[in-house]
Amino acid sequence: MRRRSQAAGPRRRRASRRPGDTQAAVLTAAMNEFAERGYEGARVDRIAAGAGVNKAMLYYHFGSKQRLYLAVVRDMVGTIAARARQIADSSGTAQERLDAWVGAVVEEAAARPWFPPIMLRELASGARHLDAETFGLLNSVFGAVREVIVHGQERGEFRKADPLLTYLTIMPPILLFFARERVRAASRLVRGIAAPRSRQQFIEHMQASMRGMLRKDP
Amino acid sequence: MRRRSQAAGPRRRRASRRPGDTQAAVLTAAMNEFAERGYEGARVDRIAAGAGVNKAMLYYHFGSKQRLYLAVVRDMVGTIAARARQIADSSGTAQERLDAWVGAVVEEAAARPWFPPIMLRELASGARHLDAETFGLLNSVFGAVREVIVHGQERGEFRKADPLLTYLTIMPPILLFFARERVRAASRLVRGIAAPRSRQQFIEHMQASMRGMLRKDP
DNA sequence: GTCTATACTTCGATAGAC
DNA sequence: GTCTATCGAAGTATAGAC
Repeated sequence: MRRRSQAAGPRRRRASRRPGDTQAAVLTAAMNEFAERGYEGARVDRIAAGAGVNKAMLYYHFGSKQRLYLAVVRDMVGTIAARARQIADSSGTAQERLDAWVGAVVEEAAARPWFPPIMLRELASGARHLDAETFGLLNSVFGAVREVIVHGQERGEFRKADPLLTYLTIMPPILLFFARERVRAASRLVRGIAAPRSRQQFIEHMQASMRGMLRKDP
Repeated sequence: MRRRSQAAGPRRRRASRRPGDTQAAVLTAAMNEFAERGYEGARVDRIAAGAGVNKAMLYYHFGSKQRLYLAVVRDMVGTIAARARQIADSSGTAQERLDAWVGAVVEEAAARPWFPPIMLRELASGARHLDAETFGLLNSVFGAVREVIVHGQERGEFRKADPLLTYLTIMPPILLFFARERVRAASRLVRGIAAPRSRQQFIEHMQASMRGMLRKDP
């Protein structure tokens, strides 16, 4: 008979949290839950339990599951968008900035393991759970990368590849690479061929691949 | 008061279906629903309504939502795996076979619009809903592509790039490219930069990118 | 701000007549 | 094989005491 509606285990008596701590704890728990199960599969009960707070408290702070989800996604996308903007505006060759961009995304994805799964699901669902603002933020990421690619083409660094298709060739592998670690962990069946690759190995592979993809002179 | 538990609209009196028709109709409706909403977001009621069959009938034929989902995924992955095997065993240079492989996946993804979203979600969730058999089928796809890449490297056609990372650089863009059409349709906000790209344009981009990625002599 | 208890809804699944 | 009616579990959200 498992009918405990809140957190499992003996309730530890917390010294009362400082304001802001609660919201941060809920956000962290929500990121994990949404990454693990997706929006529809995520359970508010589990998020509350994971954050060590009461479910009513969660609603007091965030209003609804939907708004909590948006808070999570906006935090992720906002960070990525800011770094994209910063890199697009920096100096250096287009190639250097593209390399920096890949490094930055990999870094953020490694620091926030929930980012790749959530983004993949959101793209697979046609951005169903996003509002216009968050969607715009997402597009601004492409806008920044596009600037770098076009600039490189104008300066003769890159061949004339379609910027959107190029973006669609760079971003998805990064998302899938990090999502894949979970797939590997989910199965004991795969051996050898799916041995782990290091983050550094991956970055170097992506940078080398981009160089090849965009090099002029066939 | 919306409390019709089954199909919406006036029930058309069907001439009794021939055996097999019902299962096919349910499978098609299930593919759409799972692609649109994901496993957790999919509703058995909607699948039954979409197939024009009774929910009890659906359970009679498939037993559970889980088994219905597996039937859908196995059908997709089985097709892809068979074509991958066939291409790996065919004659031609490694480059030609890689090109053929990309063409085949694009073709299957275009013919089965539900394939990319479902695969993306499954990867994002760590293959949570798959059984061992289906998971093995999925891995055999990589196995076939890997053979082609390694063969190309041994014959000196390709540079010595990691086959797994190379696979992870080719497959994800294809999945995302087709999932992206739904994202674009979901928003009226994006103009210009996200104008549609044709399937043929995409195939050529991918093939050119692969050539660049795997070319020797920097 | 915090917590318990519960209202209200939806969903997967099945019983049982035909 | 087919259908109607419904069950029981699980889910989001809230009321109301403190």
